[in-house]
Amino acid sequence: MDEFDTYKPIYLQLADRIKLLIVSQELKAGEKLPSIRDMAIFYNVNPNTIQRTYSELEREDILVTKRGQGTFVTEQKEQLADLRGILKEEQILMFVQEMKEMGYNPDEIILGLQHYLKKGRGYE
Amino acid sequence: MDEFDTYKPIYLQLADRIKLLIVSQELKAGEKLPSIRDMAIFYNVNPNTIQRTYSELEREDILVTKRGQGTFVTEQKEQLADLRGILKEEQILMFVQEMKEMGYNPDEIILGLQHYLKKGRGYE
Amino acid sequence: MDEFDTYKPIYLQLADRIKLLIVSQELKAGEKLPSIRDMAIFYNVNPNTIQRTYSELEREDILVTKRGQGTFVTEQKEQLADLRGILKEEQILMFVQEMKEMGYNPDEIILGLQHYLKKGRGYE
Amino acid sequence: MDEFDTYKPIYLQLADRIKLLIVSQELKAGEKLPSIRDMAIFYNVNPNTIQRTYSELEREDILVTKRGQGTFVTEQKEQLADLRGILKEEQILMFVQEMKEMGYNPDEIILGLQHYLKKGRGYE
DNA sequence: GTGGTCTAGACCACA
DNA sequence: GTGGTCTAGACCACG
Repeated sequence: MDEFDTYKPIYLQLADRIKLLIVSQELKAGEKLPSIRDMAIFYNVNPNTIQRTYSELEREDILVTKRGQGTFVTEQKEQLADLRGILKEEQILMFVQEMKEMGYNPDEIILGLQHYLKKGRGYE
Repeated sequence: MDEFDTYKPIYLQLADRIKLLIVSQELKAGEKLPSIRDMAIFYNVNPNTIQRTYSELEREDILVTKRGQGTFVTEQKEQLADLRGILKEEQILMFVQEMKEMGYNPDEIILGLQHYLKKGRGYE
Repeated sequence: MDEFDTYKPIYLQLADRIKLLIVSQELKAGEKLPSIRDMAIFYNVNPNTIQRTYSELEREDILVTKRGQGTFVTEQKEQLADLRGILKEEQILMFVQEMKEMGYNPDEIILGLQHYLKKGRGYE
Repeated sequence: MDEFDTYKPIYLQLADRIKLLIVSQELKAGEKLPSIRDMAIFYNVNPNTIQRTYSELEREDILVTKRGQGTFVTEQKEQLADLRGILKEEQILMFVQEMKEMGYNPDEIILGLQHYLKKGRGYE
């Protein structure tokens, strides 16, 4: 693992990846995450960067840390249940806003999207 | 003019606005843009920021600078004709990619979007 | 036993509990405490943590360790007699100091506290 | 400036000080704070530590940062108006909780506090 | 000049 | 072993 975009801080990109792992059930409620140091080695990144990622996710009530034991996915399943929905809402919100700024109206947006998806692109 | 979002550099937000002016034909091919200085005053922004905006748009072949005369919208109409379409494609591409990563399939994406737009949010 | 706050080290929370047991006479002067091992099992905690708790209370002359025999509440009753009063004084001192730094005067402090306690919060 | 307690991270102690400056009106709404580097020199601390302080306060909507311009006290006066009250509530909450754990009832708490304040201690 | 991010490496408290 | 904090120093984007 070595590749990150430049448009967004690494620690937030990692946070996004972890959110996706949780949403896709590859990380389940209560499960332990790799230690900061292991994570840092795996992603070839400084431990402080992982630390920031974990802190951010803890601030969002997605992870919890237990002193001296490690970092875990929260056990509060409502938090996680919402996560998928929240991420989706955020994406849609951003998308609609940009399209709106470009002067597209709702019907045009949906049509454009349908046209795109029907071509099968993006879902090979 | 004084309000900018914080999530995106001001110079790019200004670039977006200029693109929109072009797409909506308020700025036509070959037309002269205000000087950096005037722009800076109008948007209440540092001239360096406008400078960056113009550079960015030049890099995208949307503007051209003629030394001693000012900055103009390109005369190469093909560049402009496609602009709206290109911007739209980019947005859709990014959106679909993100949704796909979160495990949504095409139908779910369209449904989610319709649900969102029907509620009227984002288009008050 | 499994629940601890996260804002304060577990070993100090345990020390507080033991102090309370002494103040409330559930542990009397000279009485023997459970072994570190038993305590650790009872509280479902690492033995090192109990070790620290006992050390801390020894440092405060509340417990004494007799080699080979175990850990006991001190027999010096003056130490214990004052305990409740000392703890209270410490709390009040800290509280008043913080409120003072925030610019509250004595009357405001008492009023604020009364207002809070009358609402019944904190004493459900 | 060189002295910090050890019981609490420096960056949070600095955050507390800044909150007090705001509550006591020594820092007013919209006012610019010293740059991270200047602050770091003044408190004889690493710039990263100040950075954390500012980030934390921004997360609490007390400070805002303007790209390339600096860090400012928020102009949203409601946020600041609440601040004094919030800090007070927090202090009272902590205090009452500790006293409660020690077995004091509301009347005893108020009496103890009054006794303490009447002696004039803490308000020389 | 401003804040934001990142690395390298250290030390500490906690379990 | 774990996470949390801090320093030192670097580079970058932004205005």
